[in-house]
Amino acid sequence: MYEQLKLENQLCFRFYTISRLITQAYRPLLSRLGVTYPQYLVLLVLWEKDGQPVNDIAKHLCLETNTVTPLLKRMEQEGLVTRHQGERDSRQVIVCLTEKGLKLEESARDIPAEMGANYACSAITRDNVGDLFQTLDSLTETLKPEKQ
Amino acid sequence: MYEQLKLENQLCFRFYTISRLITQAYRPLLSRLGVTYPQYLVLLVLWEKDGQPVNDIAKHLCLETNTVTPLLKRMEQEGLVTRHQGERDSRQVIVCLTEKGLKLEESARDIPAEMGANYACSAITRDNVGDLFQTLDSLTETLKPEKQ
DNA sequence: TCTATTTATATCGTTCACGATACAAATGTA
DNA sequence: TACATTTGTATCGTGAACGATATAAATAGA
Repeated sequence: MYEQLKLENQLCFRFYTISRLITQAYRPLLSRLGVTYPQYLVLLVLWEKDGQPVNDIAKHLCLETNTVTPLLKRMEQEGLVTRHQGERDSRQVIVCLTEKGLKLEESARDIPAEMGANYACSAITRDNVGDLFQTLDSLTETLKPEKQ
Repeated sequence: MYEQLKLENQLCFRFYTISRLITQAYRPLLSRLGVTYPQYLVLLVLWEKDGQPVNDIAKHLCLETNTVTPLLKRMEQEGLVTRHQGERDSRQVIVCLTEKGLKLEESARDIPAEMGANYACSAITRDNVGDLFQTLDSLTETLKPEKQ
């Protein structure tokens, strides 16, 4: 048994697990909005700037369009967004929030604070969360595939 | 637009993204073994201790058996593991490595080091990776659902 | 012993992720 | 203008994740 192959020595497994546990922690909060976690991320993107093409949304979330397209279709069926052809470039599909999608922002306002309570543990505090953000962001940049 | 709902202020999104990017970075390395990332995690568990029931494997990975069962079936089809009924408790399914599964450990030996090169960025070094482990582990513990 | 409860695993349905591929619109080039 | 290439999105297939539910074996309690 190689030491470096032990689960406890894997950085990857920690991120894998935390990511899933966070999504699980979000589930009860997001059920109030009637959305999944990836759908919530799309809403965050659109609340920040409404009326974006599929590709821009995908880029913000570091996802491919073949993941985002069906996601957006489900959100369209739920009446959260509309999708219409771009005017300047008719290949584009512009995604806009519906009245319902817009209004959900109000309901989502307290979710970050409620999730913050879940993060409340010895190692992550208001003081050092900035450092953690920095570490994670540099890791993200390093891992991002080359965008030529 | 509420400040706390911006994507850049989300801890969750950082973990979500990093987890996916890490899995993507593993893909070319794991293709040499012919396994997916979750399957690789199962191998890590079994290389550490062969012949575990499904439930133990699931617990190590913080997964449910309804995720692990089909995963193991696919690995069985690939000839990496065998699944046989437990002797003490016939409800249990004991998972063992095959000769092929055992031998893969040798091929996997250098994967952690190769992945380490991907992590090589300003913010994560040999000096501070221990601190990061500690932070991530405390977060994991906090997020783990109560196991009564 | 008989029945109720718990435990270990499996099945089903839905939603993601993502590689591979398709296709039409836009752009570049001869 | 004609044709090749690029770009934006969609489709298809596979493998996770996971909630809900099912089922049989084991255990507990009356």
